[in-house]
Amino acid sequence: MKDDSSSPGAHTTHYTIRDVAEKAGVSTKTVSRVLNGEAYVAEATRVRVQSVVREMGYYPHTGARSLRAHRRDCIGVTFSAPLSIVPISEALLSHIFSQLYHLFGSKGNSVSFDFGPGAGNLDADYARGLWSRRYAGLIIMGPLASSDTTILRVHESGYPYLTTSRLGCFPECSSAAVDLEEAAYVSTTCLIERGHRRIAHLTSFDGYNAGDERRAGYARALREADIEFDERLVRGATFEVHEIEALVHRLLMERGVTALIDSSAAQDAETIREGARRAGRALGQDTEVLCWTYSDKAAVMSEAFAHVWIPIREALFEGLEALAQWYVGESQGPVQVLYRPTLRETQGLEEVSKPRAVFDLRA
Amino acid sequence: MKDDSSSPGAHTTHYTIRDVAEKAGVSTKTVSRVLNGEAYVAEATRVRVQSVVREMGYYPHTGARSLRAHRRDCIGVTFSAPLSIVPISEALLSHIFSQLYHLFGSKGNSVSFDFGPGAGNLDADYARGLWSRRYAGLIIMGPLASSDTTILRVHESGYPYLTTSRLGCFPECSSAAVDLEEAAYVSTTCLIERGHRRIAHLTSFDGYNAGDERRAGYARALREADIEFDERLVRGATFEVHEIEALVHRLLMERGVTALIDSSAAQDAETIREGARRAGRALGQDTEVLCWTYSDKAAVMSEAFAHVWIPIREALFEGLEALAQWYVGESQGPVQVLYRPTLRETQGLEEVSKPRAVFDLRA
DNA sequence: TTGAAAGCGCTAACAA
DNA sequence: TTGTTAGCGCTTTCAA
Repeated sequence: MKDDSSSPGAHTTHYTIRDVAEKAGVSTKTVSRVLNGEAYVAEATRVRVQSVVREMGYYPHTGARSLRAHRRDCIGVTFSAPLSIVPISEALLSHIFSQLYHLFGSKGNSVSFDFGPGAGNLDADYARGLWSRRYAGLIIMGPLASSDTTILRVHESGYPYLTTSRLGCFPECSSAAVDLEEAAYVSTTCLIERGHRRIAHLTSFDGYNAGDERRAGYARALREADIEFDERLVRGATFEVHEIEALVHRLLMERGVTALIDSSAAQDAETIREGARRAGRALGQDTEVLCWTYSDKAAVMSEAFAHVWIPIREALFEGLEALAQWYVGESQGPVQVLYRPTLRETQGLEEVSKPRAVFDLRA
Repeated sequence: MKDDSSSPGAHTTHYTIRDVAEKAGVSTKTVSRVLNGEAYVAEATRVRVQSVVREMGYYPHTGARSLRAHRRDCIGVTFSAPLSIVPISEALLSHIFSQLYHLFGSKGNSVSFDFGPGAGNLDADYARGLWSRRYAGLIIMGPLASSDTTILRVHESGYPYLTTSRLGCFPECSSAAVDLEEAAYVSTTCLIERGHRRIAHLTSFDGYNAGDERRAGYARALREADIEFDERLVRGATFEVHEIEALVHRLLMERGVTALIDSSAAQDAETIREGARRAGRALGQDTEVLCWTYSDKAAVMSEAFAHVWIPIREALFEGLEALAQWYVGESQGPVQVLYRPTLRETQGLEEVSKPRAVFDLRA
């Protein structure tokens, strides 16, 4: 971007270790020793060098240091799926951010976001920050594609890393996740026990592990109850409002559907209501609904007789703490945090409004 | 942190440009040409090299590249004051984050946060990410200390940068800010016109330019009205709830205070109410209040007869856009965005609750 | 306790 | 159109 000699920073503001060495009357190696807090430097020398460093406002070139010494102090955050399908709410972002600050930032590490792959540049490897030796560790947000293999390379690289979902075929993966297969199983079983046989599943993350788990748990519950699996009752949605509404509408128009599981992650009561209304259904009366929620003690929709709480935030926080320990060498990876979902009656819970997704916000 | 030979990434996962060159049967320079999209590469060569690069999952070493070519693709965000006094609400963070994503992240740049200086490591230079050649541009959040000189060095370095406040003695500074001197002037004048002579000012950011401006505008309004300036009526608060309450309490106990300006940036109605209650005052009746607010059309407290809207978010967004243009070379710096405050009657405005400060959040 | 020399991975300058 | 050489700023290795 900037690469001619008149580029920013090509001026007097940039010093090298040699400038410091000359001014302090020592060799560059001695300055290096002082900067890195190594032993075998005379106290007088150390003090003199330090004062020169401070006086000049000298800071070592990160790139040169990383090149030579393999030392890095930056933790990366990337996104393993397009941001349009990574549902990060305003509240979740704040909490993650605050946590990153407390765990890494306040210890002097910088926290760097690489949106490249998630930004739609899909042939970019989400772990490229590791391969380009930018980061000393990586947090991978979002669902992993069912066919993902990059995570294996990340795992084998030895860098501390954390994903927010498991990959079915690779359980050793360092992850902080919620058991979504069980969540789907619990959801479905619960409805079966209430006598439903035709249960529609409004799901999400098709093509990703998070979607596979949803389908698998649903299918397992049906199988155990000897109910035939009907592919048409399982529909994956993106987060487009109109799409969800249309899907709900069509699902409820299918012959014989008496119950609906919403695991779409949009947490949007209005579109489901509207879809049901258009289908001539009365939610909570002729149609029972069970929604997934990401907040404890908050209902996505009051008509739902029950909710399944997916404690993804809680899992993530525990995972981040474990990652921070791994990062500083206080423990060894991989992180293995797996939370269980919780089934709750909706009764008495306050209905929350649809969370705002951060990457949809416009200035 | 990791620097021995068994460190992460010291394994088979890391390739150099020579590995690519050998595999493609060309020189490293040719690979370099392909990677950088330079001209004068035979189409066949380009295709072959690209396929080798993709196949190996090779990404160039950021540090080496930055060292040799002065090319960087990372924009830094730092904090010029301790985070405890930088009032970033959950909502503001989301918006900034989203904006950073749209302006920088989605174009392939990474966005890196350096909390070091704001994290309490106060002898660290907040612009160190520039001096250590980590960033190609810098966003400096928070108020600048009245005595700050670092900003001059940043300015002279030629890097694109943006501050969120002006420094009185350095108006050329690239900034996106709101005229707080005028805000204080307008606030005070408004109360003077309603007949008040003893106006207390609950202010903030003592020792920072944002605090200086508040005081200056207040003093100017008094001067023009020939009202004597009483130092005891101006009190700076941090964001400690109990401190604000105590300050309000003491201010109102002062002889003859009939009006209060709250420019404390905490946007906290409750503590002001409690302070007033303890002082035996009835806000809106025997004591008139004017609050600063950072949201258009939202009242900090309903007892206030008026609010002054400080459109810092709006200014910041325009500033970030201008910075992005400067960053890609579509325009030249410095950014000069200065918004004016707006006086509004509180009547009819909905009272909002105190915003949650991001860096106070705990997991 | 200090310093000299070499080289990390890449690209600018120059040569072929 | 491609390759060779040198060197960015730092730290490792080794010698003094």
